[in-house]
Amino acid sequence: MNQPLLFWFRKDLRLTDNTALKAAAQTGRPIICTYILDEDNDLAWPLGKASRWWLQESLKSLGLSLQQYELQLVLRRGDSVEQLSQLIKETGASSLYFSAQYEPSSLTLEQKVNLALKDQIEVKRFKGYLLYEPNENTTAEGKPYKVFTPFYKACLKKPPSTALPAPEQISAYPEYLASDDLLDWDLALDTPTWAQEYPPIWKPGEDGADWSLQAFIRQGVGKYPELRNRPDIFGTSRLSPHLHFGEISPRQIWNAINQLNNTDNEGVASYQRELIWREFSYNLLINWPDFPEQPFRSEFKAFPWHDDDSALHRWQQGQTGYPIVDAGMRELLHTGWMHNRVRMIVASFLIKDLLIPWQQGEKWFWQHLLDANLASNSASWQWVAGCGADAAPYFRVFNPTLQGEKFDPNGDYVRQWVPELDQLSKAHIHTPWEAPAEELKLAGINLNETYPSPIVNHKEARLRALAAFEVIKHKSQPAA
DNA sequence: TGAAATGTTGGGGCG
DNA sequence: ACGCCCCAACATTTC
Repeated sequence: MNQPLLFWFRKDLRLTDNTALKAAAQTGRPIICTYILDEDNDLAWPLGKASRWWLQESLKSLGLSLQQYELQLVLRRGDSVEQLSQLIKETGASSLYFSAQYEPSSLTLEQKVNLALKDQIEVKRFKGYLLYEPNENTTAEGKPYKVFTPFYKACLKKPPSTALPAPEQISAYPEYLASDDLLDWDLALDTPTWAQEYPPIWKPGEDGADWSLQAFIRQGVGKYPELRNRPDIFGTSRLSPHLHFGEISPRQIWNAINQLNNTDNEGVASYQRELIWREFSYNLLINWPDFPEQPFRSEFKAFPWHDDDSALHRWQQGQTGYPIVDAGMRELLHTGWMHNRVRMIVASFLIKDLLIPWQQGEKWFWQHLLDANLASNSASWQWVAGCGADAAPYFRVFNPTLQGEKFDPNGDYVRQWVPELDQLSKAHIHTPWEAPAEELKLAGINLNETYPSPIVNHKEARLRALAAFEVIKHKSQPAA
């Protein structure tokens, strides 16, 4: 029983705490590592442009890490079942090991793979992408949770187990196998302006993930509850893209911060709560597979949206005339990331001030976020829109001026991303349209020329949003 | 993990 | 000394 074992990398692009890989290594059998680019598997949500760049870099990094074990990362492209079958044929592998994924299309694919191969070889699926398996936490009636807090409490009763070290050794399959050239996949082709700006900011791969985690810990997790709302300060972990691609596991993060000093306790609990939000989002996606497309609260299907391509375009490009909104949208364009507080502000603006369907924002984020994740992205957009599970009430309308003054008090974040406002004083950095003509002149700002005046009047827009909500308010109850 | 409208309280100016 | 008004400052409610 020393037949080769095929290891199928997916969103588990790491060696440490990779349960599936550890199990594969422990068999002592020769391992073939593969990654398959299967672009037709999810036609509804193909990899976004930013994600494609990250994937390319992460695969580069993984390939290098595997070289330490003298393992080849075999890159293949096409239908997953076909490519796996082909590799089995080429190598005589008698087992297939992989980490489970939880997007609806991934679950379907796993079933297809299992069905196609299980009579021929051993097919083993391992946990690791989530802290808890779907449906591991249910209400007393055995139904999926629709409210975060009880879900969170149920999770806390079962703390995650400790993380696994990377395998000490892995036996490599001795022969060189045909492999695509990573650059031929053209994963970074659609990233004209962005890709050049990413590298100094981001380091995709397992080492980069660990570096981000250590930086977050060094900076003091105790400060997280306060600083996480400040886009002008480096106060969040920036682990999201790493976590999305499985360069680090949620269990590694959970345990690494769990061992910190008492002074960090509050921050640790606060960050772990965010990890549980990720679990909650997957809980929603798995149990309601149309969550990315359809409002969870069905009465929102009748919401009187205003489709407005011109306004959508101005929002996308960061030209709304509200500095905090524009700063966020431009940070996204330049870095593939946006601070979470600002994500809420720009989302509220699109949905409530412009009355544009949340799905439009969701799609833009999907293309431009390096951490684009189907579960988190859709759950977050529905949360802001007020149509999700346990969502913010619709009438919670963010005032972009007040949010800016509260969370970017000196305007540093705005100045970084909206440089044309750089010379404006702290008093008017979030309200350029109210600045005295003299100050605007000195700052070199010509409203509507160098920077737009507000696309809507927030006060009026807020009332319009509340009126629109009245239309559906009494329609029906949340989805079953 | 809101904001605005509305309500209440209490200090100070002033007749 | 007292009542009255004004209006911050804070609290509650409403959307």
